[in-house]
Amino acid sequence: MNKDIPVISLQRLPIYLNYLKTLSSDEHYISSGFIAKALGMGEVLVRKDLAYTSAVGKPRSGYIKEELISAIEDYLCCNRKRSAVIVGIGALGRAILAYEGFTNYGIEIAYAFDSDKNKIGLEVAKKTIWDISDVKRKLKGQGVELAILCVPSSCAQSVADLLIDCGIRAILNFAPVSIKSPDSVIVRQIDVAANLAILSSMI
Amino acid sequence: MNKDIPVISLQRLPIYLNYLKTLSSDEHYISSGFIAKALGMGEVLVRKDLAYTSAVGKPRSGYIKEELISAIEDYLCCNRKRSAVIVGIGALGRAILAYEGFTNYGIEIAYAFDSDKNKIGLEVAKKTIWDISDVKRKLKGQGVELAILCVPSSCAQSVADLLIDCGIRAILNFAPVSIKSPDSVIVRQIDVAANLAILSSMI
DNA sequence: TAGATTGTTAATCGATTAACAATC
DNA sequence: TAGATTGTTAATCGATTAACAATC
Repeated sequence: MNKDIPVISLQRLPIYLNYLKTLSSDEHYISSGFIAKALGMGEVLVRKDLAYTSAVGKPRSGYIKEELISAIEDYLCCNRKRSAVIVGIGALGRAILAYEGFTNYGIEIAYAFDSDKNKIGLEVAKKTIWDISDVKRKLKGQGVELAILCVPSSCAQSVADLLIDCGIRAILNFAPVSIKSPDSVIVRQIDVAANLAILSSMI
Repeated sequence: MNKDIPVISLQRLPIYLNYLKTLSSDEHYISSGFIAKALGMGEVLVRKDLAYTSAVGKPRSGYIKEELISAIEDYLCCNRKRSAVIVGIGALGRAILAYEGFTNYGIEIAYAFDSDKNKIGLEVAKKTIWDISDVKRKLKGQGVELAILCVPSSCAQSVADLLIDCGIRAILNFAPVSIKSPDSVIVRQIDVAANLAILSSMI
């Protein structure tokens, strides 16, 4: 949808948003320089990033904070309700199911799936765990396009293929394995262990 | 430590490593072109990245797979044992404590901390949960430099400050808030909800 | 030898930063 | 008005890709 913005700028928008939301409610205006300083960035970079959202600032005073928040939220479609599924309800899947931060972005986890017969039917964070073999039936016509993959590496690709076949168009993959997908499907990977190892290498 | 390598190349090393480990053990040689194709990258990029690890390939045949794996592991110090602490044993902290993927990189979670009196003393994944107010005493002289932060946003900064005061030099922060730190301390953030929102924006 | 692949140098591409006019 | 800040254009910087000699 947002094809005009570089992914790297897109990735910074939630950072701005999080920061802006932490500001005291009696701060009416905020300048790019102020944001930049708080986040350790260049101020032109901040202005350029914000310009993608079509936020408009006022010379001399800056941006109206609430307007800026709304501009970023609109750009990220936070007000358009979207549904995600999560597959693999191990410890990580459970944690993500219970996490409430998705609602800030208008995303709701609609279904949880697993293949373990002992888990199917259980409720976690008020969501029933369904059998992954029912995924096609469950998702049919629901317009669910997002998936979170918390399955072991060994089955990540096959589950991803299944999800893509069910109409999923974007996958957040926590398994430390590269997922192959058609060009029409986007995959992002979060490899927690690799992130820590990278940090350690940078010390 | 690895100051010569661009962070973006460093971030790709675990991707290569994960991929190489999935290959059948009777594949003795592997070429950059083959890796590139499998991961959807350019082959010169792969060679450049691998060159940072001082891996050496052979014209005509490619890299010896096991040598390449070792070169990347050495570069990432996977054989040097390092310890991390985790603070905040909610659902996410629990999942990370139970996660075994850190051992691939030679990292062990040595201590778990929380501030909730009801959790202190409990065992999760064979690790005792300690009181965060004991962190300084516990870490003294232990040489622990890595921390994983799974606390609520509201206290992420103060806990980070405390950890830095205890000698922590790198923090993996899961709270959706930017952490301020001195230049000598590196912070990486993983914002799960933001990642999903970004994906959704890219569809 | 011929051909495939590496490693390196040069060219390109894209992102960040610097400079500055516009404006409130 | 003077000064602070935006938004834009040009310059710089860094990463990726292309070209190609070296080599096994």
